[in-house]
Amino acid sequence: MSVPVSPGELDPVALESSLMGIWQDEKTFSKSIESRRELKSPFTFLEGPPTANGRPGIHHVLSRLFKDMVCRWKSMEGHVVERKGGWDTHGLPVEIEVQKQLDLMSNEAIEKFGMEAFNQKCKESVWTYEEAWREMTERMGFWVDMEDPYVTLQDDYIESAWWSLKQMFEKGLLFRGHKVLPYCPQTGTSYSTHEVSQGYKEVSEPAVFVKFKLVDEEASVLAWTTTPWTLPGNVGLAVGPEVTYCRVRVTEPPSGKWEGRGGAEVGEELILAKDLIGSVLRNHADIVDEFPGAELVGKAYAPLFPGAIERGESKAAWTIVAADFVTTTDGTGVVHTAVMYGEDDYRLGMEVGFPAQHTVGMDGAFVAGVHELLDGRYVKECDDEIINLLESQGLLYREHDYTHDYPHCWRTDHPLLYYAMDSWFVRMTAVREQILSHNASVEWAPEWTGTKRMGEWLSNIKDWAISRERYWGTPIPVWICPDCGTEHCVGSIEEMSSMKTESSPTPPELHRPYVDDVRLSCPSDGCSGEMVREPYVMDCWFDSGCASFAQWHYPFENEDLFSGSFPVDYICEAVDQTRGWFYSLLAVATTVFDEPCFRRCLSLGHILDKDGKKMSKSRGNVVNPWDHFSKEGADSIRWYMTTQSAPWSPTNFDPNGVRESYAKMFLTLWNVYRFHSDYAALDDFDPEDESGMVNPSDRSPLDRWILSKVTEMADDFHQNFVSWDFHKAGRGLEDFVVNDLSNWYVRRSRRRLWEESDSNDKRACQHTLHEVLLIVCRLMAPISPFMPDEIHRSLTGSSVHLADWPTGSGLVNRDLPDRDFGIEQEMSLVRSLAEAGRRIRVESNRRQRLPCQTGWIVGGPDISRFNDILAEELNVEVLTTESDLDAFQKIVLEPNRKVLGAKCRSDLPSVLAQLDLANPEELLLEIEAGIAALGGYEITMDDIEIRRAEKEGFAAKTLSFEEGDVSIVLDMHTDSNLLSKGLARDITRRIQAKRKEMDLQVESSISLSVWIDGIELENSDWEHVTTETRAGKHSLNEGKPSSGADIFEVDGTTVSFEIQ
RNA sequence: GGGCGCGUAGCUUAGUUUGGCUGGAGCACCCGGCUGAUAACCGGGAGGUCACAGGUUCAAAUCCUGUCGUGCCCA
Repeated sequence: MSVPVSPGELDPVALESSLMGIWQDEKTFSKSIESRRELKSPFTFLEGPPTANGRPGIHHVLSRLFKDMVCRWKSMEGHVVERKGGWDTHGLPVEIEVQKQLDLMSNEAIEKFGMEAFNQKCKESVWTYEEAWREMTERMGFWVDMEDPYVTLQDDYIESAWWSLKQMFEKGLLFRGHKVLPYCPQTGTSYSTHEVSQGYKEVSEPAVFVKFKLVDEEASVLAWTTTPWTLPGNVGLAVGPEVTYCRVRVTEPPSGKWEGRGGAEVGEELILAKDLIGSVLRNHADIVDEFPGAELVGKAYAPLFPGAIERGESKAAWTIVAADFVTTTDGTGVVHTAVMYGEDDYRLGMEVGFPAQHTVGMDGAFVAGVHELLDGRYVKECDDEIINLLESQGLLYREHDYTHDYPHCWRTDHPLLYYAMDSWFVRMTAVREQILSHNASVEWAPEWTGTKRMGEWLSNIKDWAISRERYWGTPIPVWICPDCGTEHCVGSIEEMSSMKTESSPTPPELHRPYVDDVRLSCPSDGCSGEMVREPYVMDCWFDSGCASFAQWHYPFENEDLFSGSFPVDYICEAVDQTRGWFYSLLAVATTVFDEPCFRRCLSLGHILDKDGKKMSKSRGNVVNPWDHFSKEGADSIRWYMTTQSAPWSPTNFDPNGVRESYAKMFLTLWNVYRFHSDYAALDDFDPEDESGMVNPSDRSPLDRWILSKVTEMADDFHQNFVSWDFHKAGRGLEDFVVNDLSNWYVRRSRRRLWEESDSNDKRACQHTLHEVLLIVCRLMAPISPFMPDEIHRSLTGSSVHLADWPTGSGLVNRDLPDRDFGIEQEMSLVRSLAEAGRRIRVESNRRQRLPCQTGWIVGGPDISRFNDILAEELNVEVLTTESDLDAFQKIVLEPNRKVLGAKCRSDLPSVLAQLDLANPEELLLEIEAGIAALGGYEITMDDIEIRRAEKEGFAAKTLSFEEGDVSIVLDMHTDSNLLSKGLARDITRRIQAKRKEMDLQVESSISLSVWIDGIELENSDWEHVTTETRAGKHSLNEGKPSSGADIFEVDGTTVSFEIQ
C-alpha cells in the first residue's frame, strides 16, 4: 500500500503549516472525536476561558499545551473528548481598558458618557485580540472548538448564572452585608487589590495618640491612629487578651521640648501595652499596675464624638473588646476600631455587635450630625480640625508625623479610603464542610495545590462577596421592593418577564443599563410595590465559576450534555487560579449541586523570563510565541515546555532551550525517519506485503533489542503520563530516540541497508524501523502533534491522531513488541564495553582508526552474538573471551557503608581505616571462612563489595555490575599489518570527506590516485580503500603527486591523493 | 503581615517522598577521537559553599529550625 517517499531536508515551519491545512481539509480534529464515538466512553474537559482583550504570550501557550496534551492522549486511549472553547468577557480589567481608551476616569464620567455606550465599548473591546488568540491556538496545534464557544456575555450564559444564583438564594446562602474596600470618592469606585498595588505612594501624615476616658475609672486608654478622620466613627477599642498592659501615672508636666499639641496632667493615669511605654510616652511616669489585656475587656469608655453614631441595640459599643489581631509592633497595643473603615474593624464589629453606621458619605465627606465643625467636609481635609477638637477636650496625648506607604487612586492620585461598601455575599461559611470534602475528592497535581494551598484556604473560608458596583458584567438578578423590603432573586428570563410591571420595557439583552429599567411587581401579599433591581454586577469569577453548566445553557437546554459531563474529568490552568477559577468552580458547584465540579486538576507553574522575573507588559519581557512558531516550530516549543521541568514548577523561559529541543529531538527523529524512508523508497519497501515480512523472532539480535527497548520506553512513558510526570515521559522518549534509536540502532544498521540486493536481513531492519517509528510517533503525538503526524501519515497513510495509544487502555488494544530482558542486558553490556574501549584508547593514546590485534572480554554473560558489533566498535582484529582473570586483574574490597554504618555506628571510621589497610585476598578468604573481624566487629559478605581491577601493564577497563565485574582488555602492540590497516582507514576517511566536500552523489564513481611516503600499504587494504570510496579507476604510487593533490600526515607517513 | 511553592555548575535541570558508595545529565567552553551521520556522535577535562546559618545523625542536597532571595495567592 504505502511506499514511503524520500522526505528531504527538514523545514519545520513548512511541515507544520502544511499539516494545519491538511487537518482543516480533512477535519482531522472532529474525526478524532467522532471515530471514538462508538466506544461510548466520554472523557470530559472544561476550558478555562481566557480574556481576549490582551495579546497572547508564550505563557498562554503553556496552559493550552497541557490542556491539549491530555485531551489528545485520552482520545488515543479511545475516549470521546469534546473540547468546547470559551471566552471570559466580563470584569474590571475590561472596564479599565476602555476607561483608559476613552479617558473616562470616574463613575461620573462613565455615566455622563452613557452606560449603554460604555458597555457597548466594553463588549467590542473583549474581542480586540480574538483573532490573535485564534491564530495562536491554531498555530500551536491546540485542538478546541473555537467555532461554537461559550461566551460569558451571552444571554444564555447569563441566564444560567442567574439560575444558579437563585439556587443559592433559595437555600438562604445569599445575603446583604458590607465589604471594606479601598475606595476613591473622586471617581466613585472601589478597587481590587491588584489595582491598589499599582498605586502605593509614600506619604507623611499626622498620626495621633488619643485618650479614651474610662467611664467607671479615673484613667484613659491610649490608642493610636494614622487616620484621624476615622475617629468620629470609633465604636470600640480592641486589646490582645494575652498582651501585658500597664496603668501609668504621670509624675511631671510636659517639658519645654514637647512637640505639637496634646499632653497630660501630673497625676493623670494612662493605660497602654507594657512593651510600648518607651516609644509612646513623653512624660515621666510611674507604673502603678500591670495586668493582661483580658482584664480590660468589658470596660466602657466615653465616645469621642457623642451623637455621631447611634448606639441602637448594641451593648458592646464604646467598650473594650478582645481581638487576636492586636500586636505590640507599633501604636499602643490598643486598636481604635471604626467598624466601617477597616477590614479587621468590620469583621470584629460583626463578631461583637458594634453598630455599623457610616460617618462618611460616598462623596468622602462627613455626613450631617457628626460634628458641627465637620459635617459636609471632605474627611482628608479635617485632620487638623479633629486634632484641635480632641486637644480642646483634653483627649489628645500626642501628635506626630508618620511616613508610610498608602494606597492612592491610580487615576486621580487621591488617597483611597478604606470604606465599607454595600455588598452581596454568598454564605460560603455555611458550606465549609461540604466544600472541604469535595476538594478532597479531587485528584490534584501537584498534590499540595489541593491539600495545602487550596485546603488551607478553604479551612479558613470566608463569605464570598459577589457583587461589584460596576457597569460591565452579569447583572445581579435581585430586586428589592421599596415599600415592604421584600427581596426577590430572578432565576430566568421567563421569570423576569412574567413578574415585570406593565410599564417596564423588555430588555434587549441581559446587561446594564437595560435590566436596570425593569421593575417587578412585588410578590408579597397585599403589597403593590414596584421592585427595583440592586444596581450591581457580579464578580466575574462568579461568571467563570458557572462554566460547567452555563456553557450548555443548563438547565434551560442540553440536560443530557450537562449530566454527561459533570463533574468534568479534567481541568488545567496556572497556579494563580487556585483562589480564582479553581475556587469559583468548587464554590458554585458546592452551593448549587453539593458536588465537586472536577475530578482532576493540573495546576501549572508560571513561565518566567530567563532571569526568573515574571513576564509582564510593563517590564517588556513577554516572549512572543511567534518568535519560535516561525523558527523552530510549535512541536519544538511544546516539546521544550513539556520536558524542561515538571508542569507545576515555575520555569525560566530559555529561548535557547527551544532551539535545543529542535536540534536534538526533532532533527534526530527526522533524520532517522529520513534514513529509513530514503532506503525504503529506493527498495520499494512495502510494510504491508506479507511475502516480504520477517517475523520478529527471525530478525537479528540488534532488531530484537530495539524492539524490546521501545516497549520498555513506551510502558515507562505511559506510567509517567498516568502519574502526571509528563516531563519524565518526554525525557525518556527523547533519550530513547537519540541514544538507542539513532546513535546505536541506526548507526549499527547503516551497512545493512546499504546492501543493494534484497535480503531478509535488510527487510528485517526496515520492518523494525517502521514499527519502532510508529510507536514513537503515537506516544509523541499528544505532546508534539505535527512531526509525528507527518511521519505516521507517510508510513501508514493515516493520521497519528486517529491511531490508538500503543500501550493500550480499557478501550483499545496494546500493540507493542515483547520484551527480551536477556538481549537488553547483553546489549547494555556491549555498549558499556564499547565505551570502555574508547576510554582505554584515549588513556593509552591510541587512535581509534588504528586497530588492535586482540581484545579480551573477561567475565559477564555470553555476548558472542554481538561479537561482530563489538569488534567493529572496538576496532580489534580478534575479539575473544578469557576466563583466567588473574593474568591482568586483582581484587579490591569496597565497604558497604549502609550496612557497616548500621552495625558499627560511631566506630565506622576506624573500621573503614582498617579495611583499607587489610590485604584483600587474605581478608576475603577469612570472610568466606566466617572468621573475619575488623575493629572488633564481625565482617561478612554483606558488609563488603568485591571489585576487580586490572593490574598494571594492561590496557584495560573493568565495569562493575550487580551480577559481577566485566573487563575489557586490549592488546596494545603494533605491527606493520595493523599500521597498514589503520592507514587504509585514514585514507578512506579523507577521501570520503573530500567526496562530500565535492558534493558527489553517494553512488557515483571516482577516479583515484594515491601516493604514500612512509609505511607500506598491503594489497588487501588498498582494495578496501578503493571499494569503500567507489574508485572505479585507481592508482597507487604511480608517478609524482600533482600540484592539485591533497596532502595529509598520519603517524609520520605522508599521504597525497587526488580525485578526478 | 499570613499561606503555599521555588533556590543544585555560566545557563536549563536530575536527585529530596524513603538520609548512605565519587551530587548525575544537557547547552556553552577546552582537549582528543569518530563520521558518506544531522545543527550530529563518542571519550576526556574544567566548572558545585547543593542560597545562607544552626540543629538531629556514625552519615544531610535529602530530615528539623531560622534567615535571605524569588514567585503565586491572600491581607
